This record gives sequence, C-alpha cells and structure tokens, in this order.
Amino acid sequence: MVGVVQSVDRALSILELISNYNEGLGITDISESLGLHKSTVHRLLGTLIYKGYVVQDQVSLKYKLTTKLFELGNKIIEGKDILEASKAHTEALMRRLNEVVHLVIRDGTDIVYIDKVEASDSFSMMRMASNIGRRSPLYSTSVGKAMLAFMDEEEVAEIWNASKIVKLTEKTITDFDEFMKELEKIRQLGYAEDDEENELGVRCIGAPIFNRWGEVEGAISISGPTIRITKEKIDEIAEEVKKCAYSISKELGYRG
Amino acid sequence: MVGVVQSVDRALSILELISNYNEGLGITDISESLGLHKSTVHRLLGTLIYKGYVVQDQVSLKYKLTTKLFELGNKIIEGKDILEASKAHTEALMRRLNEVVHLVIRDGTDIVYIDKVEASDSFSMMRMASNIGRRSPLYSTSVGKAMLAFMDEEEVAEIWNASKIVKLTEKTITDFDEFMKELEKIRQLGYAEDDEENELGVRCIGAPIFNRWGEVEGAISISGPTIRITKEKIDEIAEEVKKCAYSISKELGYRG
DNA sequence: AAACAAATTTCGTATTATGAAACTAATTAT
DNA sequence: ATAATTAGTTTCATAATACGAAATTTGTTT
Repeated sequence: MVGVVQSVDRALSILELISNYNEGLGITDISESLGLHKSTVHRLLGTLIYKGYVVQDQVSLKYKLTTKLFELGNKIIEGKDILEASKAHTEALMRRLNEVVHLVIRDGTDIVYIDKVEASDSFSMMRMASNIGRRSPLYSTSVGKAMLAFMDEEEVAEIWNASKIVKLTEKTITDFDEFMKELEKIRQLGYAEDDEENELGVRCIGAPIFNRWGEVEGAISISGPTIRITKEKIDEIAEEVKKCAYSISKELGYRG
Repeated sequence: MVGVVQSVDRALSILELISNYNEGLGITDISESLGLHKSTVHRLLGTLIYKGYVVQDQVSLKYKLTTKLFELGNKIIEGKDILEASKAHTEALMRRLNEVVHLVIRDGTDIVYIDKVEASDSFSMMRMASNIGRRSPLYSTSVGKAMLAFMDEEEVAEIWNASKIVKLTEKTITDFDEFMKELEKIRQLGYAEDDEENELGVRCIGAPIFNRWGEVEGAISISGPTIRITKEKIDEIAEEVKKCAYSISKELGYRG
C-alpha cells in the first residue's frame, strides 16, 4: 500500500482488534492475529498507552481499551443535527427509488417538513425549498405515525387528545382504539404507511429516526402516486426506507 | 519521547484535533495546530482515510471524522456490566474515605447488594462476600432513594404503592408527599442521604449510576457510624461519592 | 487575468520504525 | 523442587520507512 503509513495502519488495526475483546488481549494473541512481530506490537501498544487509548491490566497483563475512543467518538455525534446527518442518506434513497423523500421533525401535535429531496426532470437530484416548513398533523401522516409508534403510550394519548381529529379522506383513522392498533402494527413492521389517509391518490411510507438516547427524533418518508407506489411494491420500498432511517439514526449516535 | 512511535502519535493527535471540529479541518489548519509539515499531515490523513476514520468533504475539501471511532468506542461499552465497570472505582473510593462502599442494583421494590468493598484491619483492601445478595427496600436506603430520584414519577409511585412502607426508625419517611419532596432535594444535590432512616447510628450517602441510555442502572454508597460520618463531613464525602458514581456511569457509556 | 491560498505530489535523505535475538518473569509439566 | 514452556519485555544493528523541502496542481480572490 503506497501512501499508507505502515505504523499508523498497524496501530489502528491493533485498536480495532482489541475492541472485540472486552477481557483484553495479550501481545502474542495480537501478534499472531495480525501477523506482526511481538516487539512491533509491544512498541505500538506502548504508544497507544502513552496516548491513553489502551491500558494493560496489571493482573492478567492483557491489553484492553480505555473509554477514550468512546469519548472521542461521542464528540463527533454530539454536534450533529438531524438535517445534516440525513443529507447523504435521503439523497441516496431518492436516487434509488426515484420518488420524493421527506424529512420531518415533531412540533407539538404536528410534523414539520425540514427537508425534501426530489428528482428533477434531467435525472439529476435537486433539493426543493417548496414545502419546507409546512406542517401536517401527526395522526394522519406516515411520518407522524412512524414517530408516534415509538413514543410512550401516555404521550401518544396526550397528542391524540390535543389534536383536532379530522377525517381528511374516507381512509383517515379517527377512532383512538383503532389508531392504537395501527401503531402496534407499525411497531411490528418497523415502518408506517399512509394509504391515502391524508390525500387521495397519494401513498407514503415512513420510518422513524432515533437519536443517541434511543428517543424518536424525526422520521423520513417516501411518497408518490398510488399508481407508482403500488400495494405490491410496498414491502420492497419499506425495506429501503427503514434501512435509510436506520443509517440516519446511526449517524445521530443511535445504538440499536 | 523514546519508545513512542512518532507517526502513530501524530496520527492520533490529528484524530483528536479533528474531533473538536464537526465542520472539519483543512490540512493547513491541522498542520499549524500541531506544528507538523503539510505533507506529513496529508500522508497521515491519507492513512486515516484508508482505515475509514476520516473522510474528505468533496465540496469544502475539509477533513472530518466518520462514525467509525464512535462505533469502535461503543463496542467497548456494550460488553461492560456494572460490577466490572465499578470495581476499580469503588476500591479507590474506599481507600480514599476508608469507609464501606456498597454497589447495588434494583430488583422490583428492593435494592440488591452486588458488591461491597471494605478496609481490612491491615489497611489492605478486601472484598467481602458477606451481605452480597442481601435485599433492602428502595424507599429507606440512600442508594434506593438516589435511584428513585432519577426515575419517572409514575414509576416511583408504582414502586411506593407496591412497597410495604414500614417505620424502621423514627426517622424513616413514610409519607408519600414528604418522600417526593425528599427526591426533589436529592435531584438538586445529586446525592441521597440515609440519616439513620434504616438503622439507628448508621448514616449512608448514595449516588446513582446511569447507563448509556441515560437510565438509572444502579447506585453506590458510603456507609458508616454517625460518629465517623458526621453532619459536617457530609458535603465533602458526598462530593467523592458523586464523582465515583459519575466515573462508573461514564464507563458504562453514560454521556452526561 | 494575475495573484494568492490551499491541497496535493514527488523525491532524495536520514531519521525512524523494524524485527531478530536476548532477557526476564510467570506458569505448567516432570 | 526443578526443568521446560509460554508470555512479556528490552536491546540494538539495519534498512526500510516516514519525513519534509520543494514543486505542482487546483481553486479562490482581487
């Protein structure tokens, strides 16, 4: 590998190897696993200890990681907001499915659109300012339901009670018990569907985004006309949406 | 620094530096901050990119960290249990204060002792098997109250209702409202006191331990006779107990 | 369009990391 | 109890490796 600094490459390999062993690893183990000389491993470990990434257990003499890597890693996550973290992932999702992707967060009983990615005619991607900032109720959208499904039951009830439940189409769910059953189904599947509940002829598939505390932070959705987003395609599309939402969650520090 | 591998030292310094800048850093910035030559920085960054720790933003050309460090760091945390994570810290606390240190977790309405560190006559440390596994109610112990103070109010109420509230000493709190006020005080102070509420002549100071999800996972306490643990000393001791509990929380991946 | 700033690449050199071997300590077998 | 084995540590001569000066490319600002 030309251009790659050997000792750095090796040192990082050692870190990666040790990270798999909570009990720690001995020099010989490491040396054999990585095909490095014992003294080389010893020297590199010395450097990692000097930098505070590794400690040697004084009883077993095994080398184990400290929490320094964890702390460093956290700093990256802390400063990230959902929009920034989503960017690359929503764009990729749009390109894959060639349908509009929305990113939303919650504000009270509503969802607020904070990003929208759609295909332009020329097959290049574009990010539309239109609709950003628009609000919709939680209870009648795929993104909203995806979020509610992973929130506390009490909070869901509060939001339901505070919402003005309106039958936007004949498919809108307006009964609380029925709605709770719907949420249970969403929990099972891991995604939510808006099957013309908000607007006739439009179908959406949404999945929740979790933050580093395991709390729902937002959601993404794919939406399009029922002619393109057919019942048959839903499973396939939902998988992509879920995968994308999970990737974003991971960027935010979710450990699921 | 003899024995320290220069390039590894430098590469890790670069990682540490970049971790402070979510927007990323340019080669010149890094080179100036660390007093390294530009080409050296470039080469080391190349290696870090090759290993997946860093990416270069194609627009700004700035170098930023990926989530790889975060993922590596998490692996260390995931396998840790509270007993293992506490070991070194509780021992250090005992040595510092020369009083018994307890580690507990919750089981229903009780706390269960899972570790105890006390000084032996000969001033060397020993870990007593005695009392490990013993149970006490949450509501009347410093550790229990420390845990309750950082749990949901509803859960606290449930536990209170499920507990058989007994006046163990004249100081035991048996009124719910008074108890909730006590918890509020504990939240303010960050530690809980058992001022002869469980046993006359014994005073304890407890602090909660949080896990990576920010949930209460257990608690530690210092306990001793009221002659040694005097009212005047409480502040000072509490600081030590809090610090210790916080260190353990950090080992478990708590990001507070 | 020129000047500037920043990133990247090249390359000769010597510093630096390397690994063989010797050494020490601890554990296991005889 | 002693030898043998296994694992960790230290030393040191060698050459491979990382280094940094300088040149080049790329992009931005005046």
